[in-house]
Amino acid sequence: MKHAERLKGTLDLLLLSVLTEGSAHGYALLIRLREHSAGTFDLPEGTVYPALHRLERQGLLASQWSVVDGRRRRSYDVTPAGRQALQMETAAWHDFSGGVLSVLGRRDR
Amino acid sequence: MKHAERLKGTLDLLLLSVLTEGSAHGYALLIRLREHSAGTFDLPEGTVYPALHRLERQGLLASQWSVVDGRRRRSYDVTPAGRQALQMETAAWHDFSGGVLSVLGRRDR
DNA sequence: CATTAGGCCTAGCAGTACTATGCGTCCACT
DNA sequence: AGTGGACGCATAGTACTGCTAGGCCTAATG
Repeated sequence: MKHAERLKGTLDLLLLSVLTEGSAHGYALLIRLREHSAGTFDLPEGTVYPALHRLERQGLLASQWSVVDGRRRRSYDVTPAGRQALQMETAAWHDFSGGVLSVLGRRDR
Repeated sequence: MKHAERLKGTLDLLLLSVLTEGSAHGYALLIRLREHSAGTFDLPEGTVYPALHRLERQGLLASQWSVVDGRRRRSYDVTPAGRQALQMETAAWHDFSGGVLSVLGRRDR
């Protein structure tokens, strides 16, 4: 992943955001992210699953097992706390991003 | 620092960018960053100095000691390699940032 | 039968920002 | 004279987090 280090602290936001489009399992999220970002975020599974577990442990997600076509699946949903966290994280991102731009912007002027 | 984890992978870009405005020492950079970002980036010294050492080790910065008002100072300059890295990092940031926005943007529509 | 895609998981590694602390100078105020 | 604060550099240790590499299983496709 090219944005390896940059992703830290933003992955949770991305996952929460993508998951509000509708409950899904880990592998599907990974695909959604890749498509919605036009390939910018092509995350390996070893990144996504631990992140989901972390978010569930924090109470931002809830999961439940199911079996589809003979395969075990774990579906995730965003909890109310998760939605709240998403709002705060989104605001924080805009703040951060704006900060970066205002620093970078000085060079172009 | 509120953006602790988010900063990872972006700090180098910020430092390089701020340093192209003119050579400066570590403490001054820390102040420049705080002012240029309107307080968004209020970095502790323990963050800035190791980062500068890292950048110098990578050949993106060059430093030289001086003494001003009886105080030792280490002034940094961006090397040609540093300027090149800055360009690439800036492009990568825009790519990354664009990716985040296109993922987040889906919720608003 | 072998491969690919779907689907889950974990241990260990690596990178990096922060905390805490230390050292030293200079200046302003009491 | 003494105290505090700003200036200025530095490092050890910690914590967090994403990635690599590997493993396990089923179903569909060549």
